Amino acid sequence: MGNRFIDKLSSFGQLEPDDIGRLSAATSEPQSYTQRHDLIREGDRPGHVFVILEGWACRYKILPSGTRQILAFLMPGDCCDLHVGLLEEMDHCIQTITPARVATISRAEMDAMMSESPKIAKALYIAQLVDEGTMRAWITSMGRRTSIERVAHLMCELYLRARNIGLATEPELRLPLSQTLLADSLGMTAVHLNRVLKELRLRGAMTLQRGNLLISDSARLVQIAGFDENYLHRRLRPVA
Amino acid sequence: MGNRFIDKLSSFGQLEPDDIGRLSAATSEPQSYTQRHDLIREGDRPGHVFVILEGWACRYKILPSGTRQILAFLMPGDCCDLHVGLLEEMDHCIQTITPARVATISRAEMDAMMSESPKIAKALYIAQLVDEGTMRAWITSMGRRTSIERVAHLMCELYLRARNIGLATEPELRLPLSQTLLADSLGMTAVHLNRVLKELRLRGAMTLQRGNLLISDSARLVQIAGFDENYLHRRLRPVA
DNA sequence: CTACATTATTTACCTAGGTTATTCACCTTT
DNA sequence: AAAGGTGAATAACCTAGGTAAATAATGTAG
Repeated sequence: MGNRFIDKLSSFGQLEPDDIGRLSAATSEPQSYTQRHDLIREGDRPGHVFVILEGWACRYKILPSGTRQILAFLMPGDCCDLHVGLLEEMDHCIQTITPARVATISRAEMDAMMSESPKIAKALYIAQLVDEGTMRAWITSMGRRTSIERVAHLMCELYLRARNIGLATEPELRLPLSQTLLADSLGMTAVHLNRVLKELRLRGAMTLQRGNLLISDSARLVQIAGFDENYLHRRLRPVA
Repeated sequence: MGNRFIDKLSSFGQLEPDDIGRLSAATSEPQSYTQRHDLIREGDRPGHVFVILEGWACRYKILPSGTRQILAFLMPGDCCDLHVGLLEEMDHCIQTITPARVATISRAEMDAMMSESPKIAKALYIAQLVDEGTMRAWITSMGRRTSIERVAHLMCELYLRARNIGLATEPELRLPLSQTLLADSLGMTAVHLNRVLKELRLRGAMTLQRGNLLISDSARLVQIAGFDENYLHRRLRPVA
């Protein structure tokens, strides 16, 4: 079984064999967690950087009223902020969605890797810029897209991200996200998400059922979403 | 006149005199821009890091339908992503809101400063983490707060950020943001923002008029917003 | 297989906030 | 001081999406 973290970083720029060894060593002892396990909570003092090797997780916040907002979905290969260790407290929580294998990298190890290998550093920084671009895309969706556009946009994003790390080859993808979870990420209610999913099904764009996303007409889905993949930054500068 | 960039970074951790010299030199030749000037546009190849020394700016995206979503407000002392230079294309635009003085720092200069001074590097990384925390707070607002909570939350944020860099000492702040601009940042219409501002005025929490924000009852405003300033990360770890 | 729990679906109803349009209050510029 | 421009305020009306509740489908533990 491969290492999705290395796959993902490689996709941002060719790594040296040495780099791959370093990354491989740093993630060689992942922990296994059950689903719905908080890896870290708001208010906790951040220690290590988490790297998701298998399974899905999310960042989220709970509001005073008790409602939840999902801030990001983390899929295999994703990691959290490189420099969290500089903060005194987390300002949000990170929780597994499915059973997951998660490696932790200490701040010292992280710093060492990044100063010893410019290529690893560069790939990690690009990954971070993509995460930021994704947050901006989410803000844009929440602020200015209708619910159907928003749902379509998220599905485009998740599908492409998954395909970029080799998780999906077919126009189909295992998406272990309940409608409640999706609704909490899209700033809408589960009831309304259900209505929107039905509409997308009726329009022949996509189907989401039993944890499977099937994109039946990608052009239509992209068109509904007004999706522009530029924020995922897959094309790189030819030379550093 | 001081250098807000240095002030802001200092607030994240004591800098050496040398560091201050370096930062001062790097921002010694700012350019002046008129209001509503695009510093960089979506699709452009990013070159330098922008540092706002005076005036206000914003990040934004334009959707296919022509509507705009503001993604962040930049006030004096703020800068854009440290590593943008790694990307081939910008995924959003940055525009001045008021006349502004803006310094640019080349990628090489940035790298040199950060490798020569760990304290500068640390402060910059914290600043970046705060920016990310802010984006997450915006996602949360858009997704799960009502319009009045959302407006109150933004006002709390802008006021605190301004106070943190010494822009506001009174419970009053110069806020050169039109209602249209604010509405575009809050994901609502200018008409509805106007209604909400009236409501906040009637409830005695705050008044926004002629570009002046007056917080008449901060406890009430914070309570309406459900505001928790933790994401601005002002308290730091005692020792590095 | 049965009981229980979770998730998905659908309906009926309601409200927060969008839309469109008009008037007012300012600044500038001439 | 008149004319034009921009931002603010308000009103009348409407719709996207929330709320509540009931039911159906799936999954899971014993």
